[in-house]
Amino acid sequence: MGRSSQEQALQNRAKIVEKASSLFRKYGVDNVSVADVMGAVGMTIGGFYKHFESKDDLIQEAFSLAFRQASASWHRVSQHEYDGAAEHAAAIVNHYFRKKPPEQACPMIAFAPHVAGNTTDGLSADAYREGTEALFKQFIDHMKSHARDGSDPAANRDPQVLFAAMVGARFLGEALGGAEWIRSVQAAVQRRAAEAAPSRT
Amino acid sequence: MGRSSQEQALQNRAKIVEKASSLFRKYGVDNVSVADVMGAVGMTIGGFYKHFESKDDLIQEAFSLAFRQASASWHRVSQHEYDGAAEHAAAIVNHYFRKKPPEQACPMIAFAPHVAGNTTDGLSADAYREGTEALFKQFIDHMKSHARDGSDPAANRDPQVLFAAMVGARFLGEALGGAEWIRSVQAAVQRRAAEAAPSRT
DNA sequence: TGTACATCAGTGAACGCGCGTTCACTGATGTAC
DNA sequence: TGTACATCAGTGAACGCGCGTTCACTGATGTAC
Repeated sequence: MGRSSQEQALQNRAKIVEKASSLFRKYGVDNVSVADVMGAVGMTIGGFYKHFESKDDLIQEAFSLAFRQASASWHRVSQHEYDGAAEHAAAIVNHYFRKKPPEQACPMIAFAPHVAGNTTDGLSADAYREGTEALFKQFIDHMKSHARDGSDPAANRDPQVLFAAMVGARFLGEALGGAEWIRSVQAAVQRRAAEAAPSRT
Repeated sequence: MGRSSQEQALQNRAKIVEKASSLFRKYGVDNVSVADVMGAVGMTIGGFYKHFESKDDLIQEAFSLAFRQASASWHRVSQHEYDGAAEHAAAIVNHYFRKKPPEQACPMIAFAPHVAGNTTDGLSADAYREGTEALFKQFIDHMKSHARDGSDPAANRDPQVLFAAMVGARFLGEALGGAEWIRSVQAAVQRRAAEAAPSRT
C-alpha cells in the first residue's frame, strides 16, 4: 500500500483522534500506547508522525474532542423544559451518574491522572483545564438559567457544591469499582440535587 | 558493606515503606520507580527484593500507612470540642482543604489513578478500597456523633454529600493546579459545611 | 488528454530509554560447638 | 569465652520488556509540461 489521497489522509487523521479519545477515556491516557491507537484504526505505528508531532499532540486533540462531546451531551440534557433549577439539577446529575460505556467516561476524571502534578505538561494539560472549566461554567450557567428566583443565594452557591459532589462521587465510584457504600453516596447526591433550589410557591 | 543486623534490617524496611508512601503521595505511584524509593533511603535497587515480593507488595504497605496517617490526622481534628455537627464539619473540611506539603496529599485522590479501571489489581487495590471506606466511615461517624438531633435527616444524608463535595473539590483542585474558579468552589463547600446541620434552637 | 516526475501517506524494522525483576557476589551477623 | 562456619542484608551489573520516536523504504497520488 502506498500513498493515500489527501481526503483519505484527513479522514484517517480524524479516525485516529476519535479512537484515541475513546481509548484514553476507557483505559487512561498512560495505559494506551501510540501503537495501540494506530492498531485500533487498522494502521501501523510509523504513519503516526505524519499526522502528529508527538503523543502529547494527539492527547491534546483527543482531550478537546472528549470535552466537546461531554459538553454536547450535557447540552442535550438541558434542552428539555424543566420546572425550576432543582428539577434541572436532578436531570443533569442523573445523567452524569447513569451507567455509560467506558469510552464515554467523564473526561474530567479520566484525564486527571495525566495532568495532576505537572503544572507545565504541554498542550494536553491546557486542553484539560480549558475543558474542565467549560463544563463547570456550563453546569452553573444552565443551573442559573433555570432558577426561578435570581436573588436566592442557593442558586449561586448550591450549584458549586453540587458540581463538586457530583464529580467527587463519580470519581470515587470509578476508583472503588462499584463498592456499595459509594452507590449510597451517589444516591444522596441525586436526592440533594432534586432539592437544591426549592421552588418558591 | 555486608550484612545488616536483623534490627537494622527491620528499620530499613520501615524506612522504605515510609519513603515510598511519601513519594507515592507526592508524585503518584506510577511516577515513582523502585529505584527512586531505594535511592531516597540511601540504598541500591538489589536489596529491595529481600524485603518485598514485588512493587505491588510495597504499594500495598505504603497505601496502608498513608491511610492510617490520614485517619490519625482526621482523628486529631475531631478530638476538639465542637458545638454541633456543623461546626465539626467545618473544621474537618477546613483541615482537608488546608494547603499541605505534597507528601501529605489525600491518599484517596493520590492513589486513585493506580487502581482505577483495574478491578483485580492485586493487594494494593484492596488496600486502597479499605482505606477509602475507612476514611468515609470515620467522616460519617464523627459527624453523627456531633449531631444534636439524631432524627434530623440532614445528619444522615448531608454528610454523605459533603464528603463527596469535599473530595471532588480537592480532586479537581489537584488536577487544575490552582485555577481560581475551583478555589471559589472549595470556598462554597466550606461555607456549606458550616451550615450543614443547623442546630435546633 | 497523456506522460514523466516529485511528493508524501503509510509501512515495519530499529533505536534509546526507563522500568520491574533477577542474579552472582560480598562481608558482617548470627549460630553451633 | 573463643573459633569456625552458615546465613542473609545489601551491592551493582544485567536481563527482558514496552514505550515513544526515528528512519529508509514503497508506491499511489498530485502536478508540471
